Amino acid sequence: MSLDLGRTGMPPVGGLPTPSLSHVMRFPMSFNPMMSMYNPYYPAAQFFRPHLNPAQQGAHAALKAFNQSNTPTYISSNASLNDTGSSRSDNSSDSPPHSTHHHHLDQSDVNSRNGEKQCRICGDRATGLHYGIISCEGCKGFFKRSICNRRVYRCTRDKMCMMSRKQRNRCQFCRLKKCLEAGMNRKAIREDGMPGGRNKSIGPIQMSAEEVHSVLDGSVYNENSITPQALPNPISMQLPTGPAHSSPPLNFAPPPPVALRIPDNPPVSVFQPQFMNFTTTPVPSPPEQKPDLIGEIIELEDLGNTDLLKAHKLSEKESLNTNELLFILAKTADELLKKQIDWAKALPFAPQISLKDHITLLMNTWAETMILYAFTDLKIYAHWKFPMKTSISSNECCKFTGQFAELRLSKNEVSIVKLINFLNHDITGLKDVSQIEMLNKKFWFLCQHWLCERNVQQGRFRDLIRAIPNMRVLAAKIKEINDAERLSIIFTQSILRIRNSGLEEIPEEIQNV
Amino acid sequence: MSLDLGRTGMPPVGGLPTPSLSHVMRFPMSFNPMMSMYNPYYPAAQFFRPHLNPAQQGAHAALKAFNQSNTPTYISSNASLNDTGSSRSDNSSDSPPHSTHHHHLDQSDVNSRNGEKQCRICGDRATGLHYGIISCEGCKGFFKRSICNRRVYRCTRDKMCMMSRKQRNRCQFCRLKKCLEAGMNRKAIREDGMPGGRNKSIGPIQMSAEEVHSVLDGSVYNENSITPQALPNPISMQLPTGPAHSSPPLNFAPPPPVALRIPDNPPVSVFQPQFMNFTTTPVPSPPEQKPDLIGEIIELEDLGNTDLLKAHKLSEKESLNTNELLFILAKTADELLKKQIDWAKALPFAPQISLKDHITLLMNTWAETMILYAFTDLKIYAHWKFPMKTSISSNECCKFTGQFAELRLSKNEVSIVKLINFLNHDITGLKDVSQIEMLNKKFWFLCQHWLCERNVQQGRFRDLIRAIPNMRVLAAKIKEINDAERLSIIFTQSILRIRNSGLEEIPEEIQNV
DNA sequence: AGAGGTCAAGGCTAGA
DNA sequence: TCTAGCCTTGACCTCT
Repeated sequence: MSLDLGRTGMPPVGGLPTPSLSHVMRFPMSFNPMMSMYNPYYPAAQFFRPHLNPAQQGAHAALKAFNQSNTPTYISSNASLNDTGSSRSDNSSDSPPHSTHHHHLDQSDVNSRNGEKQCRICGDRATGLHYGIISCEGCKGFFKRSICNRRVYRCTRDKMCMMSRKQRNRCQFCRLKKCLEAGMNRKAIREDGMPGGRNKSIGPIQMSAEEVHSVLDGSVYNENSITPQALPNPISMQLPTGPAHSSPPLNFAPPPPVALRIPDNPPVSVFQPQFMNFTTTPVPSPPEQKPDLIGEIIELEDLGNTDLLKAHKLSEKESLNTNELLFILAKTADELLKKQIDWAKALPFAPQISLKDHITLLMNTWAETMILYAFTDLKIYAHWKFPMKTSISSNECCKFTGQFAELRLSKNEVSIVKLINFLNHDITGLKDVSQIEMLNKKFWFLCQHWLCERNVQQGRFRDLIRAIPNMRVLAAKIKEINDAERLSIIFTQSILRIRNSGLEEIPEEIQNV
Repeated sequence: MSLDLGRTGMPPVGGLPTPSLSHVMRFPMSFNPMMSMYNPYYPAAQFFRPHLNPAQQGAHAALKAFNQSNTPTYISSNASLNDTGSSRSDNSSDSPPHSTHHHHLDQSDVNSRNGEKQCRICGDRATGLHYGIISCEGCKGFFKRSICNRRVYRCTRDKMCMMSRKQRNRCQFCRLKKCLEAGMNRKAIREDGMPGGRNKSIGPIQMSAEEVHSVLDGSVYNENSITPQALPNPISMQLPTGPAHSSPPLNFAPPPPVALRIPDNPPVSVFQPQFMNFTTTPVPSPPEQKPDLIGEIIELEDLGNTDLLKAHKLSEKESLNTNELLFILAKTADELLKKQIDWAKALPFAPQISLKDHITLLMNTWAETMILYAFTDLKIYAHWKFPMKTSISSNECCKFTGQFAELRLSKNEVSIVKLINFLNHDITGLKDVSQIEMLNKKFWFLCQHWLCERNVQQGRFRDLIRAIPNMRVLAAKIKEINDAERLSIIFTQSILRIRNSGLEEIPEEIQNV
């Protein structure tokens, strides 16, 4: 179906993939089957394995279990009549290990119901540790090929494809994604290509979403790569000549002579007509901006202390009573706001804006920022339900959890969205609208360019921008409701996020806030 | 071209004008072309490594010769321009190594005068061992297609047609015959269709004349198949020719709905139009399906963890208070839903459906699925009554408990009902109704056929289908009532089911929830 | 034990 | 339609 082929992994161009959920509303959110649709639940669940301890104890423990329960019988190739040598029993043919619910790494993960070891990526029979994690021969080879050949794949669906033995070959993008998320370590691939020996102290690695993304989109190969060689212009078409590039390190295949970017959809000028008439003004001019403004702004993100709740040592307590909780929420809100103000003040163009406009912008955009923070790390908590008592319809919320979960914003991208949202010249009350508008356009372009330079997937910027209107709608609603509720909404999200990064026990009351 | 085929009397006799459903299984492969052409590290020249795998020496002496005689020069890559595989020299383009078929292996077969490896069937450049013998890509693919699709060809001449690169396509019958005589091994075709890996101890096979014949006339497919004799298709229309064939081995394409056995006399061309006429019958499309789609879908049932309540350790408690119970119910509901969502996402045709429609289907059918789950295992609980307080009349409920109890759906049948119900094109809000309708028809047919193959009682499929409308009515009612009640209805059923499958003690309060 | 390598499986998709 | 060349894959292999 050509339709399918044309579809990219990103949200359908026509708008959000969110259908009207009005009829869902009748159900308690906890039963909303929609939720998990946006939620990679399982695929993402691997993110949240308890942290493998620094000393890779997790890996060793898993390995230990692997060895202990290993059955030496390897393949009973007694092909019967029409057996073709398929070595695995049928019953294990297509059942991913983590298919239903996320759970934590423990022995049961390692051993499937029939006593075999399961690949952490696809659930197939594992053959040991490969690149740091227990995996099968298929995923091992796939990872090796993908990294060595610097492949850049594309998901034609929602980047949440299921992985199982039968399905793993349906989406290379998601397979590689899951490899990376599961902790496969690129460093275990040897530059010299020498087999054998032992990879000392190379265990699994937990990559940030951003890092994962940089591998998936190939940008990791451009920067500080082991091989300093530059890739050919990724968009340039196939070089008719063969290996024109400099020699890669041994065993690293030279990048394919054809564009990394898949000719999936025509090289659309994505930003042209349909989208906010933005580039009707042809891109101004090659941005000869000496300083990396965007990079500078992104760095601002590190200004404050990010581990807000952690800072309050919430993690040290087994449970909190309501008062403690509210206190922490209030403190956290304060700090988030303070951080936001600091950020705005530190923006490189801040001196150009009048104080009044600066404040106006800040006052009118902080809610979006909070939402952004709250929802961004929701990767696995898209299933989280808004409390039913809020005046915000769960429909709207779904839209956001879904959209943001799907976007999987990297840290850099959060900064970009935040920045573009901040420069909102539509805000009433601005003294110098044209100035803000100018800044907006400028940074719109700069951000776009910045992403391009980093080899980010085509259309990514557009997707980021598209998230903003909805974010503003939700922010407007949030501004309308009373404080307690706002607290409840925003900080339940935050808490879940924090919880994800370490907390095991959250009092149940929070979940029902 | 088709004219040629007609003239030479070669239309696949047993074959149908089968619409290729390959797109169902198609997955986005990488788009990196020519890896081997440009990449010195990944040359297709793997054939030409001095290294020989000892494990295969015994089985494949021919391979040894193949390798030994190899000239290291591979692909004078001048072949790039507009030549597709013309690296073969022209002078060998139409000179079979042996003017007539029927001869046995010897070294001279392996090497042509110009030092290339020759296909044992047609003399074309061989690309290695395929299905046990040295052969070219063309004969490899031809053999694969012929066996997988259970082709039955006819020779319009004397069954002694010459095979050469140029002539090989003139007579499919003789080509397949030569493949078999040369020793191509059907067992090297994998049942599960998984690529990669190695076939252990599957080498060439020397078939007797009778065996060769049984493949050529399709009769092999009738014997020694895993499933017993198949019944004629009960619902699909009266096949003009009699008995359908027996079921194929696992994962092989279901045989075409028309008889394989061809009367030897009639002129071949006659068949084509007849097929066309035939397909005007309700049966939507001939099930020329490489993989066993239905089997695959049924396997999806194992995706998640079924022991839901057990997982929550309900069994460890002697009794539960109401809160605990509600908690468990909620958890269970979540997991059931998750399972259902996973199921829907994992459906083999999922990639074809737009996300929006996929969600729409899911939203509109989950209730039925829950009912299905809840009632299915009610075999022994047909006497169970709905709580009287529900707004659903116990009358209606009885109808269902009764109907389902009577049906005594097997696990496989539950999958089928679920699938057919899922593909409900009557749902309003579908973007591409016709697509869903097409899928519905297709799977309606496939399911029907699948049951037939498995010797299921005549009319069984009809009975399954008949249960769906009532199920939908009940689902609609369930959607109307309030949450608590829905919980009560659905999960009391589920609990009873779980209980049935292991739990001994369920607090009585549950039964009266 | 776990790197890398092998090479026939199957898949994809032009072109006829 | 079918063909066949190119590509990816993965069970088994060797090497350290």
